[in-house]
Amino acid sequence: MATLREIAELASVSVATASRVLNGSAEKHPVSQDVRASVRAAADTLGYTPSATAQALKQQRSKIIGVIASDILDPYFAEMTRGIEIEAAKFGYVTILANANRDPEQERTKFRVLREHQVSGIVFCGSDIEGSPGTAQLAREVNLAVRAGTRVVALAPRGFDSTKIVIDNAATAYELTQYMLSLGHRKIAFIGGIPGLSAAEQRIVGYRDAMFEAQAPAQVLGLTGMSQESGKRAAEELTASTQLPDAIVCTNDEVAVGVLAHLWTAGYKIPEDVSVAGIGGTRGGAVFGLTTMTLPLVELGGLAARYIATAGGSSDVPAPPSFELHIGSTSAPRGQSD
Amino acid sequence: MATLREIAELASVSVATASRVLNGSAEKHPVSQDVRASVRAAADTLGYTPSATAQALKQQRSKIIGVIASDILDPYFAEMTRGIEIEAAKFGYVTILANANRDPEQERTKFRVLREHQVSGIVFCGSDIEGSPGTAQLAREVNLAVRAGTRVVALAPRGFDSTKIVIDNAATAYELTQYMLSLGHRKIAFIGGIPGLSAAEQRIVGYRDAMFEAQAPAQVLGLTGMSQESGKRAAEELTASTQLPDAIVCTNDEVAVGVLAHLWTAGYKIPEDVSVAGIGGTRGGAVFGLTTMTLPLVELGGLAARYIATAGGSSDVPAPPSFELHIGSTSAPRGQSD
DNA sequence: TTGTAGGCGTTATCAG
DNA sequence: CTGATAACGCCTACAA
Repeated sequence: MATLREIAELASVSVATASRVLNGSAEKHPVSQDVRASVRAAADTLGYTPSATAQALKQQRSKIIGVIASDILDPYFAEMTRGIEIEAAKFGYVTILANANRDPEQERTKFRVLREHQVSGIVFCGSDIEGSPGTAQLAREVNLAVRAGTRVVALAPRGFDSTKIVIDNAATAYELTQYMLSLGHRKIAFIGGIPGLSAAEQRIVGYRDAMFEAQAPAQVLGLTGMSQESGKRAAEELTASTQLPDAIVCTNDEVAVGVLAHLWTAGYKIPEDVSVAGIGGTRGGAVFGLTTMTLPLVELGGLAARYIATAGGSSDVPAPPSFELHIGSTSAPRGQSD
Repeated sequence: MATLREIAELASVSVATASRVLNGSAEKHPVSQDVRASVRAAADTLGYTPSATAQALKQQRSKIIGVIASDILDPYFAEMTRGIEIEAAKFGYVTILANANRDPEQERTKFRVLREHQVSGIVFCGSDIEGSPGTAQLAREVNLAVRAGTRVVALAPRGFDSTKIVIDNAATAYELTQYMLSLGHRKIAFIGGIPGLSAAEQRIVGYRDAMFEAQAPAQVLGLTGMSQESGKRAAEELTASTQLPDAIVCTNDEVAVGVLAHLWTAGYKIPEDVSVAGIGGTRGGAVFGLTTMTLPLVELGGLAARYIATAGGSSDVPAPPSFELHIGSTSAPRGQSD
């Protein structure tokens, strides 16, 4: 790896000058055209690659954004991650990805490792599990770090004092449920979630509120996860019971896809037999024509990245972009559903 | 951020000593118990976090593994990425994730950026697109880097001289096709791929070989991508034609899911009307009971990570783990299919 | 317009 | 057993 000094020697200039032309300060600091050219040439022949490590050490801040995701296999987080990465790249930043499996212990470990790498900021993609033992501990450490100047952004409800760019989860479920009600459905079940998982709990609240207002009976089941697999299991449970509901609102697209998988293979017709919807608007549901609340996941990630990358400048906390209902082919008015 | 010097002062020892107890050399280099204790205490009260940056600068190598993935939204790569991350963490390594969208230009850029960060190694998850303009250029740069000592591992066919841990793609398709033939199917279509994409091309070769040997007519279509969406489109095309084949072999699970999505919504019965299979064994297909060739994606990623992390030690190139047929509920003997 | 020099936090080499 | 001290590669006042 060619170093700055080597290319400085080859170009017969000082490292300072070499540094100036090879890095941003070229415009800020005057350097003659001749020198510029020769330095560039030297850098070229030696195949110079600046050491981000050295730069980071010097400037006390690496151009790295740390990302702590709950489950990179879930499109929900994959899309956020992607949004972060794309926007970060625009600012010359790179992202370190850490999976934490929704385990506070792992989150704590990853958080620490990320800090060791002097990242400019850390993004938490998923929400926390309230009441879980490690959660409080994590919150304490994060709060400490935040007070010490580390930029931390949460893209989902979190119990620590970081910057937050989060969607109104209750509202997503509320509006989605209202839509189902507007189709004439009364018996609407809610499927999916994990006890204590803030985002999931909030969606349940939104669902219950809408059902309560409509004086329709609420039924929540399948609080065994956010995955396709758990959606499938819940659907199996549902079809095993005597009556299918008019409609099913799922906590996310993954669960919805799992529900669809079971229903289709079991011979049900969607939306004739039952309407199904998810939340997220991820690529996962698109191919099935899933009715869903489309959340701006990529944008959300992008906002977090930009916020961190532009730490010095205008760093007002951006407002979360809004979501919207996407009506697919898995939902239909009650008339057609019976 | 507490520095080594600060904690050294607090503990009234030299930074050298502090460094020794706070880092691995504690065992290697003798340090008295008393001193150890006081240093640990000081580090604790000051909340010391080592600077991975400084360590990397000093040791000319950061504990970072760079990952260049084609599409993090594709479970195929997401699983590899996950495997890399998990194994890397075991060695105290962290992974920088870079998406390249199968674009050689982007791959080149990301490759460079990764090198700037002094990563210990770089993993290419996807295969290249032969004939694409940027591919040769990328190969040149990678070869240069490899010769300069950078550890590069490809987990899919690539036209540069890196370490390779790759599955026999032709064999996966060959065996899968043979399985379909063994079920009594004759008219078997192959769906999915991208012209020039090495891995996809090899799978087509395997498929053709099996069909040729069985003297069955080969039909390849839908070379428009590796996504669910493209699988769906191809299936639409297929059902628009007069006759459905006996079975469909897809280039990957994503395409297979897309095919299933269309078939189900169009009212077909699987596997009664047609058998469907994918390649990958990703979580995406699991919930649908998809018949597929299960590839050890997570393990593959793990091997790459381990190979890079243990650069100093026994670094024989690991052999790719083997794949195996997973028979799901989307395939059935011909008798039942007609 | 260019050069000199100090130091970012660590580790490693040498002395004590 | 412990402590100075010199780098690692780069940036940035401060001089020239």
